[in-house]
Amino acid sequence: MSKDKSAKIPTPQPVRGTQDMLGDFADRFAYVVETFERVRRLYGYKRIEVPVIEPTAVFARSLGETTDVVSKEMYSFEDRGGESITLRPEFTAGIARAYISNGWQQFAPLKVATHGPLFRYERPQKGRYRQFHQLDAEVLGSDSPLADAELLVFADQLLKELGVAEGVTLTLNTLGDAASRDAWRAALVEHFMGRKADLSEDSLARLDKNPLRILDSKDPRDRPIADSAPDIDAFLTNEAQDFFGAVTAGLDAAGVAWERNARLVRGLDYYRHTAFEFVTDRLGAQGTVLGGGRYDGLIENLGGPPTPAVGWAAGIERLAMLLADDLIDTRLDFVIALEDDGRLMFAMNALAALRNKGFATEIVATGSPRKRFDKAGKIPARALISIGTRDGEPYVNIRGDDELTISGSAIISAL
RNA sequence: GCGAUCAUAGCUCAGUUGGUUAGAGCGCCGGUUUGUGGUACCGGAGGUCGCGGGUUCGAGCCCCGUUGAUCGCCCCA
Repeated sequence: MSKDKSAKIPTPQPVRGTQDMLGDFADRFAYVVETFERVRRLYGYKRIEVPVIEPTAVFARSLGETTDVVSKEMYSFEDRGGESITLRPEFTAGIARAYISNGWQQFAPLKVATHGPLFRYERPQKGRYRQFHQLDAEVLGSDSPLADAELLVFADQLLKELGVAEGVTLTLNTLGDAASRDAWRAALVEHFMGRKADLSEDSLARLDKNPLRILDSKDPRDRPIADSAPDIDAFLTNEAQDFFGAVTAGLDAAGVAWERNARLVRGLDYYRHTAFEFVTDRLGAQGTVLGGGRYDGLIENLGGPPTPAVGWAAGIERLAMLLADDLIDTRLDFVIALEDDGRLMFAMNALAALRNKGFATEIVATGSPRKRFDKAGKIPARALISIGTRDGEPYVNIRGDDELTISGSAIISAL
């Protein structure tokens, strides 16, 4: 060890937009995942694992022509063989690729769920990171509106069981089938062209690239124009109308509250019919907690057979931030304060016995013996055991939760 | 890619119109209580004030640059 400060080794900085978690937030994170794993079983969704890395084509092809996303917001690199690899920015495309690769058509309709890290090369802000984590649920190979409805009921129950449903609203829209969508899009472009002079600069650019996006613009100049734009309803084919009606009927039957948001859109062309977001105003600019929709065109885009599918994803960090403060009890059962090092072996024996009986137990046996009781008292635990010597005799004292005090005494006196 | 705000001890922050040896709380380490006791008292360690230039007799404070963070815009699969 050198004390020469000039020889100090510089500490590498974490990659921008990544995070380290310890304690409270890590516990919340795990709680979200555990709850998801429990609830997805209730709905019969199979656990699925797909790679974190995929050939870039998996995402580039699924995302189509949306240049910004592909060119600027993916983590891509060349491997040693010269192949372009991308860190997955979403689950859906990888799962769709796996569905084709493994011939999972034989299992259709296939209900799957997964969770894990995703990567997007974006500017970090509240609830938005470069490495982030999502829960994901998909139904592949079903064209039934019941699949959409079930997925939404699943999502609704998950949010309720997490205790975050308060202040979170399910907003729902339909993008219709291909024919409905094309007709609506044409009408929107015509509407916006007529008001071109009043649109914001951003929306003028959207008019070329992605006119549907003008509908959810945040710019106050765009709002009156967006609000007066035609809804898709007048352009829906009978089939599309029936489909949406069946989804909402399914939600009503299951008692799931929802709101129509005729301004909710998706940028990518493979989206059909149902589009939805669970939104909150508690997360700053990143208000979407869980979102998804039907993507009947995606698997075909990847070279697979025409396959209807629907799914959603939810940000684990965002859900973790919404959890109530006192939701998770991370207290130990016991904490032992060893106040006399002469009793160390006895204390270790007691520690092992308590742990073997299934009690979460920690020991404080370092530092000034006189301070160990105070130190132990600061560790969150339901009962405190002090072990020491009094009048030359060993003594053990347990205080705290009544039941634990009794079972703890029994275990220790049996030693 | 754009904008705003910020950067002082391990953590959370003070630091007055630029003026001697840069402070507090928490945490850490040690001591005190001859105690059945839980946030007490005393002491200690720990800081090139993000980094690099500049202005000045003198800069934590002012100016420029740079790096990073936060929040927002764009984008949002």
